[in-house]
Amino acid sequence: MTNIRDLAKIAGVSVTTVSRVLNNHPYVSQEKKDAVSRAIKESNYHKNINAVHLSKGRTNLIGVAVPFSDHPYFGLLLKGIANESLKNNYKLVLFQTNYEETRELEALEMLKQKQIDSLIICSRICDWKVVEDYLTSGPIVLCEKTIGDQVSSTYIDHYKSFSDALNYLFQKGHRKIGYCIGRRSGTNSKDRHKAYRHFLKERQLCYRPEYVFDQCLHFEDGSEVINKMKQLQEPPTALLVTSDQVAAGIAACSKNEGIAIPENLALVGFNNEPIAQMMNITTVEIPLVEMGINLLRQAVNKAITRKEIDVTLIERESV
Amino acid sequence: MTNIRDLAKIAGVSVTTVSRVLNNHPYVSQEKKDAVSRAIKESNYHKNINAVHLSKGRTNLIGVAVPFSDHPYFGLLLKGIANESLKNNYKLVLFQTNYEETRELEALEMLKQKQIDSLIICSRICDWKVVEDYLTSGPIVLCEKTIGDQVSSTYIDHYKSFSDALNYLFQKGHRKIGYCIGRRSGTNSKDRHKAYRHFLKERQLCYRPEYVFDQCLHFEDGSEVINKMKQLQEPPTALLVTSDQVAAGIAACSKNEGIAIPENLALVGFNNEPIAQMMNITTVEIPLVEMGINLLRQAVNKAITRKEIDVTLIERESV
DNA sequence: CTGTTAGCGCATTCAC
DNA sequence: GTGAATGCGCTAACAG
Repeated sequence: MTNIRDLAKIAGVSVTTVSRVLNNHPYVSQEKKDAVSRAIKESNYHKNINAVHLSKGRTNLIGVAVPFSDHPYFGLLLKGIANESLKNNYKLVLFQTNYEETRELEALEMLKQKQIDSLIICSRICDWKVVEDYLTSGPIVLCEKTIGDQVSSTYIDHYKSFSDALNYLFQKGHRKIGYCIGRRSGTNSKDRHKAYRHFLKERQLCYRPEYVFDQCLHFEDGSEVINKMKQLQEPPTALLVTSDQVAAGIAACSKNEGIAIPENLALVGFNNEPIAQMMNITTVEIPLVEMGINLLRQAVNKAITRKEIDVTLIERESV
Repeated sequence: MTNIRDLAKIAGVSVTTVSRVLNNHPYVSQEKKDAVSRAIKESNYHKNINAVHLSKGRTNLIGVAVPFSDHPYFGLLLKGIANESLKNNYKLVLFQTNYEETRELEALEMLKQKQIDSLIICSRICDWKVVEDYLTSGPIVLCEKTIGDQVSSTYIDHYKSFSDALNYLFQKGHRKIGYCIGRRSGTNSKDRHKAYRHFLKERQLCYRPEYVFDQCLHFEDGSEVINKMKQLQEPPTALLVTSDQVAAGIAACSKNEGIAIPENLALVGFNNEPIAQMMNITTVEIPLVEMGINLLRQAVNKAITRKEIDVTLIERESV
């Protein structure tokens, strides 16, 4: 491995000059520049980027923690993050957490050890107290409504959007409304549940735990929802489904079971994933790619900011 | 930032001893060990991993290049890779290429610059000639049948599995068989096409270009296939679909169009993605998670190996 | 068992 | 415009 010192020798200049040429600094005479360039070609030289990192104290690497990499929600988020990272000359380190706290901690540790410059947590698992310990290690960016000014965040007002969707179904005449969600913990899920309880109270409807279905993440989870619904004396007439993926699964399964949509069961999905358009599912659009872009920008900037993203109800034919 | 030298001072030992304690080397007296441990706690010390990387000449980072991160095929592959990387104490750098050559080159450059120890290319874009230039930079692992002994690979015999599936449909009485694929370029796609042409020839069936549908990657691409088929005078009676995702899309769309499956259209999917089970789609199972595990292992080991993975036809109700 | 020392490869002040 | 010198934080011979 030839290094910068060898280059200097070959080109007959100093190490500093080589470094200047390498980094496109001004104030280097054309001839020396050429000499260095020639030396680089001759010797098939390549920077050892780790030395750069050590010297600079940063890596141009940003960590992204997602529970799953095979879900459209995170896929779309990643897409935005990945595209924007390209523009900013950052690379991504992927942490697939599977919702295991250990893995999220590993990501935080890498931040502390300076292997990544900042960390984007797309769906936080560990306690806020834990995250706090890492605040000084580098920027942490979250995808949830945060309090205080210690971390940047890009988020949806899930309380409001859930309330709006519930009221929309109410106006359409539904009184037995349930919802499907990925996991019950998590800031966003809790906000949604609060909205749900509050909606029921306001509308003087009673809360039925069996109307809440969790573990709804993928297409195939839809069949489980249908199974559970079949066992209910009074099944809901409408469902809010926090991922179109699952809504599509429910729709597909309903057909087999002779449940007509929307006549027997109304569905409002979330995210406006591609599948929703194809299957004509009414959905609350969340601009995930845009969110991803903003998350990456926040991870790069030192300023701590919070940005709320608006959602839009897209009416199709499942309600 | 306190460093290893500060620790040495605080603990009253040498830098080396600190390093030994840090890395769990033997032959350090308990008392010194304790002294160092105490110093570490006191000073809230954390390794700067970049210094380690520079010193060791490697990063324990493995690059993974995938075209999309939101497709079950790559999602499952990633899952295997990610889980096995954990066991081997490697982290992953994700390169989402979107099938753009530039992005794959970036990954190769990182290999050359030693920011990643090795690179797994899940679906190669750039020419083999290009890859060859990077062979000396570090292990490169591919997901395709490779020739020679310059890179490791884990692959499916796509020629054979495609032939088998075609003959299966033939035996079921089908004579007008088409297929759907993601992209036409790529070693695997070409092998499949060869198998297709060879099958037709062997069975004395004529080749109809309009029976080959490309750009079939996601669920929603299924509707486009149906659209195109509707415009055909003699549409195929059976389709080989290289992703269950797309097969499911075709099945869903068929229902709306009054096309009965398998009566009017038989479908054989690939991968045995979760959606295939739910929608009862006959499919050629590819053990993607297992493949991912093997890919990671190959990326870690210095030995160059090639491993062929067997597939299994799972008969369900779409044929 | 322990410490001294020489790198690892590059960026960056500072002086010329 | 240019270069010498120093430091980034850690590892790993080597000597004792």
